[in-house]
Amino acid sequence: MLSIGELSRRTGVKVPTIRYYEQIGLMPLAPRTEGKQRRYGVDEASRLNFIRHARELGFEVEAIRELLQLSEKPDQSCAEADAIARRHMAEVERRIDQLTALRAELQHMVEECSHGRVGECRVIQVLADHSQCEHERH
Amino acid sequence: MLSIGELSRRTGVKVPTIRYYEQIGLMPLAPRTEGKQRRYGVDEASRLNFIRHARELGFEVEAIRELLQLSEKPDQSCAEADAIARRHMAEVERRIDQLTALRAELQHMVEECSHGRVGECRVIQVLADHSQCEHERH
DNA sequence: CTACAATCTCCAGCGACTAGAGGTTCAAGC
DNA sequence: GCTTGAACCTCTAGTCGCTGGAGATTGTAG
Repeated sequence: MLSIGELSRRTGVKVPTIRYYEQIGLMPLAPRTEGKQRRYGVDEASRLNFIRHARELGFEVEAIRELLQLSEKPDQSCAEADAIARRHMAEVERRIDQLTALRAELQHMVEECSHGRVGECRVIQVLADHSQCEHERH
Repeated sequence: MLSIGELSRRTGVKVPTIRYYEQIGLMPLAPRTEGKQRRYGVDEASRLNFIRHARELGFEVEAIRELLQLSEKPDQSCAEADAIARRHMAEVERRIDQLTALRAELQHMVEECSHGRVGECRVIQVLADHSQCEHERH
């Protein structure tokens, strides 16, 4: 049986985060010692690894909740898991596109700055006036 | 003089957000009518446009606070404004790189899914075991 | 048996808003 | 002048996914 600290070390998830996951029901209520300290088994370590990995991949907690539920029903069709992953991927792509447009705008702004005084600074000017931007959308 | 609603329409910033900006000191405390309603002039509209545009470009409120202060001292060197913009751009690039790695991993995951049952689903399997990922870092 | 690291619970805070409750004011139409 | 109702006011709480602190208790090594 693992203490919360050991579980934390094994999974790379911080102790308060593990407690938080228990609180929001992402991790099951761990059994306690007589002194009310949490103890964990191997299944909990796996589950926490799953959660951590999904979080690293940017899945939201609600999506992870669904994915965990699905993973407990191995006989069901995996269409839903697939849909969740694809939906998330679309969102990631959307964010990449937005950030890329944004980067272009920032680059443009910074390159035009002649390193003089604030009064002529393109950075400040462009911020003050959107119409000086390359692209309408960002 | 503009009411908060008119200012909102002109700048595209929502009414509660304008009040929030006043609260955190990003917008000055607007003068009030006898009935305690806010009234704004042209300068405030410009300032709010500046803020909105900077937010659209992803600058944090603290950075915007600094940029606004700088924009009020037109004789000063714009090195600091430049530095803020470059710092932000570096951060945006970092996020793009991270999301791109993430997308690759998701793509890999989703493409390998054979649309069968959850038990053999690659999406679930990969989430459960990080070592099945293409790249160590994401 | 003592020391002290680790754990416990509970609460507050982050960033940047957003939403709602419950009350007041402004402006237009009659 | 009066009524209506949209717009405004303040205040509080909620969002997401944690993170940190206070103050008390427990587990374990020497």
